[in-house]
Amino acid sequence: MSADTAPRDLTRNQALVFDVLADADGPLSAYTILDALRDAGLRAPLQVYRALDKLVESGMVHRLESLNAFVACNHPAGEGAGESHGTVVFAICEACGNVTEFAQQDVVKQLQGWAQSEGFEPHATVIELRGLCGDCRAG
Amino acid sequence: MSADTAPRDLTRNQALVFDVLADADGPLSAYTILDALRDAGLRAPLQVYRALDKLVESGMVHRLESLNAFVACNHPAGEGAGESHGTVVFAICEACGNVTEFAQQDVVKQLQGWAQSEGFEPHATVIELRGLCGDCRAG
DNA sequence: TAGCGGACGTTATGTCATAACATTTTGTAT
DNA sequence: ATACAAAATGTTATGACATAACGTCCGCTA
Repeated sequence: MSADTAPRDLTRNQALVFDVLADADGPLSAYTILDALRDAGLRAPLQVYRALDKLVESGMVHRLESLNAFVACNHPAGEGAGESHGTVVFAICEACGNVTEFAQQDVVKQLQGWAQSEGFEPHATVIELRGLCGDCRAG
Repeated sequence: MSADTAPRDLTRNQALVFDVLADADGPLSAYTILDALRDAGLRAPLQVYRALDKLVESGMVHRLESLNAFVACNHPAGEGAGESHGTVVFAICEACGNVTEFAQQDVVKQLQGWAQSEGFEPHATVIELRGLCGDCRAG
């Protein structure tokens, strides 16, 4: 039972990109990441996009479709090592930019139910809430 | 109880853009719409984007975030006239490009439940399934 | 050690979206 | 009718996101 999309060993560029995302306190665009890595020697968008492709593929990074931006994966994951997450939900604060990642198994089940009843075969599912986080509503 | 985001009377550009989308059999990018309207006199992306803004605002058109494209609204809506739809789900076939729009009230409720428990105030919700539609799986 | 596959580097280009400004149209209150 | 405000329009330029196409380098293994 080898890990198909496991965290694999990162290449130099992948590690650089991941570290930038992991240190950030919110989603970053590919070009913002690139700017952060000029000093490390990166010159072209493709260098970042290629790293992002692999990181997204392995589940270490998520792409936020409604933002055209990327975040390091930070799902509640206290569980075991091997099993990676499936579909998750993102709540994106439009004021502070914070992104909360969480699972909603019931939601996923509902959508899978619809898909099955329609003969639709899902390859990827995007669920993103845009709004105000609790902190920003209070502050 | 006047309609706040009612179908309003469309301006010339809005009508042109909407007609293109309504005639299309799948999502279109703003630039594809523009190309289709060159003969009608449209010259610049903004003319299309401004029309799209209004159409999306009024609910006649939806933006597909994972595609950066737009579709005419076509939800099952057999119900009454006034009440427009809330959050809907899109199933996008990656083979034929067809988009199915449907409501999943339970899903919306689940997400609202999470939001309430977290103090998150949602302004917009994106739910998009990418995959293969029944027809394409069969064919 | 030859060859293969994956990552890398670079240039150029394609695609999606908006800023800023001037002008025209439309609705409305006088 | 007329003047005003608000909305829509037209145009140029620019910004932001993403990939095509090419060649090179490196590590693996047959």
